[in-house]
Amino acid sequence: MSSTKKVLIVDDEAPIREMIAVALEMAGYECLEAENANQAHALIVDNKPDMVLLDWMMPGTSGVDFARRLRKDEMTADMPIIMLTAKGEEENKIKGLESGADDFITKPFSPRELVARLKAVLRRTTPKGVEEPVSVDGLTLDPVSHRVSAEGHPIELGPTEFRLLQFFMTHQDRAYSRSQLLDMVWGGNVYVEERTVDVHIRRLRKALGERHDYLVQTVRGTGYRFSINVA
Amino acid sequence: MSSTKKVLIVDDEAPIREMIAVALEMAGYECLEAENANQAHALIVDNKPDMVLLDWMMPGTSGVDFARRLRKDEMTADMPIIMLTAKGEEENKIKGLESGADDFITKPFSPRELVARLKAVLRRTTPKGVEEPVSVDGLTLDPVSHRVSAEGHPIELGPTEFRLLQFFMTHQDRAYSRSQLLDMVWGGNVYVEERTVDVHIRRLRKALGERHDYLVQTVRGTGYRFSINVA
DNA sequence: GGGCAGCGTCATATTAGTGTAACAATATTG
DNA sequence: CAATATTGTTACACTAATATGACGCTGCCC
Repeated sequence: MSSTKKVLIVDDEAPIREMIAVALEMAGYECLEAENANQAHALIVDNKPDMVLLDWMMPGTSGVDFARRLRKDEMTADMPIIMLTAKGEEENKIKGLESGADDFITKPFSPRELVARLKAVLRRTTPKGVEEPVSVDGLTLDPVSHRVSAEGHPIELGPTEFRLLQFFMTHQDRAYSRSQLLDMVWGGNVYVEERTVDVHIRRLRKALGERHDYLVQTVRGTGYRFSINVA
Repeated sequence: MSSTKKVLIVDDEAPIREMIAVALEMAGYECLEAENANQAHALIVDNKPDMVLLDWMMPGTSGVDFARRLRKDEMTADMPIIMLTAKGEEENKIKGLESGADDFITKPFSPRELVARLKAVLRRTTPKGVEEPVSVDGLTLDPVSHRVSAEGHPIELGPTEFRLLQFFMTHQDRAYSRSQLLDMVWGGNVYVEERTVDVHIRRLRKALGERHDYLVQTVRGTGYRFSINVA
């Protein structure tokens, strides 16, 4: 769900791109690079990044023009944009915001500042999913308070079991293979033994107790299923 | 706390913004300006104004939509909003109020009228959330006197711990990530190490003492939660 | 300028949670 | 029923996450 975010860096100077890319990758983002507007556009169409870092000054189509262009196209209209500008160009800040940038960073900037602002922008543009509590046969999971309870009594779960249960409760009556569960609950590119799923299933069942462990069902030869119906 | 209030002016026409800003500054308010919803949102996140003056008509996201959006997001849900509308659009007044605006002013208006209504709205909204003492299990926080006490005995807190506790007490039973806490308690674009939150949590717990430190709960893999319920 | 208070960061200690392997149990197949 | 495939269970080493204590820096008030 909270898979790694892709960030497109658009700057005509390769070293700068590289520096930014390193900083972002260390912070767990995936980076794409483009050195001009055309290239950038191609990458956007192909990869649909979650965010664009755009240099203000660029030969050819300038950052501002490009931002405006992105805003016009419906497909990219709501893509978050952060503008990079050199010190002393601050008067342009206004123009930058006018062109639709979501934030504005003045070079030179520390990697930390960059990451912080990027996070902030992503947070405020990514609509947070409505997180309603789910409830099945006296078993309740509340994503907001991050709590699980059976008939009011709290249940202790580790983070992974919590995510596993949350996934199950929101995807009931359907059998998932171990590798599907690894994808959905553990997240994409992690390498873990498939049998690890079994262990967490075990832990989840144990935590649920006799009262509710019937909900987590084995589908022999396939994987597991969460369902209120017994067989 | 009764320091100068910050007012965000959102209108697409610069001269109007300017006029309003001058009027408000003369009346002792601090002004921020934005000409569209995106910009406004950015400024709100970063600066946490005490009030938003919102133009009804705006290219892109209209004032009404924006107001609705503000109301939805928990962080901005109780931010006072005054809608500005041109004469003749009065039929929309109802829609405006429905969208969650606290008041409604018809252009053209005198600066004096503006300030008066703004004051009125602030007077009736401010005490609502922020100025009432909150109390949980013998622990009391009074925003007005800026004091915290446990069963009557005063508790010493640094400013940051105070804000942290205040935030927690007004947002109970909900797990917050470190970065959310940084946003909410520290404020927008300050960039501090996420682990710093841990340290302040520690300080807060220490200050609360054995009697109350159970209220500040660790949610492993996620962040922290303030709740009277133990698990 | 000295002393203090509060803050943010780091280094280290502590603890909780994870993944794996090994073995047990149970189903499936012919 | 034996042989085999699949899942359950447990123990344990290892990692990742959090707690804690200490330190240096900054701004402020004498």
